[in-house]
Amino acid sequence: MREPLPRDMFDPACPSSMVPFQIGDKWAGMVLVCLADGPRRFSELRVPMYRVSAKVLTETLRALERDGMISRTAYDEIPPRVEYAITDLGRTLFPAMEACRAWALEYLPAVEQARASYAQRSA
Amino acid sequence: MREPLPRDMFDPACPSSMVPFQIGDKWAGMVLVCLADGPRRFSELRVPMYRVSAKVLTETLRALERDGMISRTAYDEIPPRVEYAITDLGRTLFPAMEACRAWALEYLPAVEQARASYAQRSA
DNA sequence: CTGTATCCGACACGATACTG
DNA sequence: CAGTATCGTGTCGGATACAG
Repeated sequence: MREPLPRDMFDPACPSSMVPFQIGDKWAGMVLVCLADGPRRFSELRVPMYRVSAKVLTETLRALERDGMISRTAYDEIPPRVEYAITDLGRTLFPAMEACRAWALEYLPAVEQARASYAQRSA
Repeated sequence: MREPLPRDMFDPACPSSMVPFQIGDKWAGMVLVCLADGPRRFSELRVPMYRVSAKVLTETLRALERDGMISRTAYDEIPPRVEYAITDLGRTLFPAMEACRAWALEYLPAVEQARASYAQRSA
């Protein structure tokens, strides 16, 4: 017997409804990976994430800081130095991220194949 | 000893770089959950996903179909009937989705707390 | 160096009307 | 019923210039 659908996929009582917004951020995962084995400076992060503008990287870092995923430490020096570090809470995301990574590794070829087949059928 | 950062987080050779786009879709996960225990019609899906317009739901379904996550079956009847079903490939996403769900369940309270603390500090 | 301010274009999305 | 077409709006994000 098939269950009826839930009435409301956006029910605030269901924490999963927040998943797309909470851990679905486009660049947050990359930042966390970059911080995995030690604090990094803003300019250090800009290198591997060169496709993201300074503005968006800043916004991403602020959001991660606000949510307790990373910490921001500004040193009173000239020139200024700021270091971002992942928090314990931030590290708790790694298992879920690893699950996503493992999925991509295993099934991306199948997805490519499905896309090719779909393009074929559409043509 | 700390590893140097990767040079390019967007390296196409790394399947993980596709994760934000492949499984980071805002509504795809909800659709798959809705299809978990049987095929559903378009209008059935609209109910729990009432915040998503027909246009966007259609786009989401098309993308999922293109990627081989769901199948679309149109019956030649009047009035028309179309059924969407999850594929075996689509089901392979569930473990990763479950990992995200479990994370949200466990750590969302900590995030809320971090947000409150951040708001406090900013005030 | 680590950002912020401003402008602007592209695109995502909803609302509405319409079709087979 | 299951969409598509069109339009208007809002947000995302890059580029550039500038500040502390």
